This record gives sequence, structure tokens and C-alpha cells, in this order.
Amino acid sequence: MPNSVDALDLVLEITVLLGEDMRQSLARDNLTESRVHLLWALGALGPSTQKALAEALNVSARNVTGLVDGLEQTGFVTREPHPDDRRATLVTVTQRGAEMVATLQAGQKELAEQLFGPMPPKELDQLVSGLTGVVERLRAAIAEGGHP
Amino acid sequence: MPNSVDALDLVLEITVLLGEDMRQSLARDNLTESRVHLLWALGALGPSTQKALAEALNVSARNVTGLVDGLEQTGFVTREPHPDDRRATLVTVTQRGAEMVATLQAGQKELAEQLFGPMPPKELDQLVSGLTGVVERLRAAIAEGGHP
DNA sequence: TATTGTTATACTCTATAACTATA
DNA sequence: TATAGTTATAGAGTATAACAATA
Repeated sequence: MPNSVDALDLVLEITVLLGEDMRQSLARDNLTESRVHLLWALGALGPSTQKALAEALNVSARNVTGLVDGLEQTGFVTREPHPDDRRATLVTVTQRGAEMVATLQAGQKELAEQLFGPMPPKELDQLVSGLTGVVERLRAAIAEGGHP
Repeated sequence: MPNSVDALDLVLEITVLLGEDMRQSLARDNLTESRVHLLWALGALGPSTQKALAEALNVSARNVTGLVDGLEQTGFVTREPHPDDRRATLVTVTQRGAEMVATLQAGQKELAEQLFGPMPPKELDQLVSGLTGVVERLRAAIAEGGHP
């Protein structure tokens, strides 16, 4: 009979495997996880300054410069002049970028259905509230400098 | 009422937050996730050649050289001569390294109890068999080159 | 003076390929 | 000839600090 540690081991293994699977498929499109995070955020926020993206992703401005460089060279975004502030640039998703975001969203939905679709609504409800609690506790721990 | 995508979003967010939390606490000991993976494997395998570690972690020999360099400089492992093969080195956990492994294992157990301890045994059983299936499907997908 | 983004610099993880020392 | 590990080289992600252009 499995114990809690077995369950956590599986969750951690799934984390690793999901990452590998994702890297494999993304590499075929000249994408990486970090670039997808940015692209995904851009899909949700609409055209954004790099400053706004740095805050949304919680990374440095320098890092955003590099990620946008990569996405620009591979045709997923463009840098447009900001209409009101000549210091800033508006990062904008291209046609190809928008298609990729849609594909990623569809893939995520499919995966979600595969994993959680079979659960009865009440159980799903419970699971989500449980996970929400975990997220809150993790956020609190991180704000205090991480677990000891 | 939440749907499957909400649940997956939470799981992915927990993945990200767990990673952040881990990085924060590990940084205090001059450790990184990659180095901990190696240390963890070493705790399970006992003194190992770098070749064996490269295979266990599924990374290149070059990568192992770098990770062992870091762990050696920070006092968690040593390189010992292999008794039978003068080409090889046996990577060995130091006292400090062993203590760190024990600490990490205790932390993982505590986290597991926090997350899964409250579940009734039958539900945990179901969860584990469900997750095991997911792991198998993911492995199969990766072996075939990743999801489309 | 403050802010946006870039260049300069540096560190970690990762990989492949060439090379050394041994088998 | 084959294997274990290192050096050489390269690219991605990440950060801080100095600097440019603009507010």
C-alpha cells in the first residue's frame, strides 16, 4: 500500500517528465519553456512593454531583452514603438505567435481533460480548493524567504 | 465551479512555486536543483563513477564533471580513486553531504505528509495508481519523441 | 532626477567534439 | 580499439551594474 512519500515522488516525477515532454515538442518550433512563458503572458496581456513583462514574469529586465530577442528572431513577436513613450517598446505577438499560443492553449486543455476530466465534479471541487490552499501557503513561505 | 483547466493551472503553478521555494532554500547552502539531483542519486546508489551518475541522471559526462566540481568545492562530495580502474573516479558523499541528504529527505517527507497525509488510505491508493498511469503514458510519449 | 531598455560581465546548466590517460 | 573523464567551445537562462535615450 502506497504512502504519502510515494505520492509525492510520483508528482515530482510527473513534473520532470512533463518538462521533458514539453522541451521535446517545443524544440521543434525553436521555442523554450522560458520563451513560452513570455509568449503566454503576452497572449493574456496583449501588446506590452518589456518592463510590464519583466514584472509579470518576475524576472529582470535584462532577461526579458534576451527572451524577446529570441522570440523576435524566430518570428513569434515584434518590437513596435510605444505611441506615447519613446523610451519604451511594445512587444506584440505576430500571426505565427498567435497561432502558437492557440495551439499551446488547446494542448493544455486537452492535457487537463485527460488528467482531470474523469473526476466527479464534487471531487474536482475539493481538489481545486485543496490545491488553492497549497498555493497560498507556498506563496507565504516564499515571501518569507523560503522553507528552512 | 472550477473545471479541469483550473485544476491543471493550479498544478502548474504549484510546480513553479515549489521550484522557487526550493531554489531559495538551496541557495543558502550553495546548492542548486541539479546538484541536489546528483547528491540525491549518490545517496541512493552509494559511491559511484561519474559515468554511472551520467546514466542515472540521463545527462552528459561533461555535465556531471561540472556538477561534481561544484559539489566538491562546496564540500558535499569528494573524488576518490577507483580501486580497480585508474581511469575512473568514485564520487563519494562527505559527512556534510550525508547530513544534507538526510535533511532533504526529512523535508520531502514532511512536505509529503502535509500534502497527502490527510487523505484516506483508499483515496491515496487510487491517486497513486492514477498517477502511475500518467507516468507510464508520459514515458511512452517521450520515447516516441514527445507530444505533437 | 527617474525610468526604459541595452550593453557589459558573470555564473549555472546543458550539449557535442576533441583529447588524455588508461583498459 | 574502447572507455572514463577533462578541456574546448557554444548556447540558453538568469542576475547585477553601468549607460544611453527619453520622461
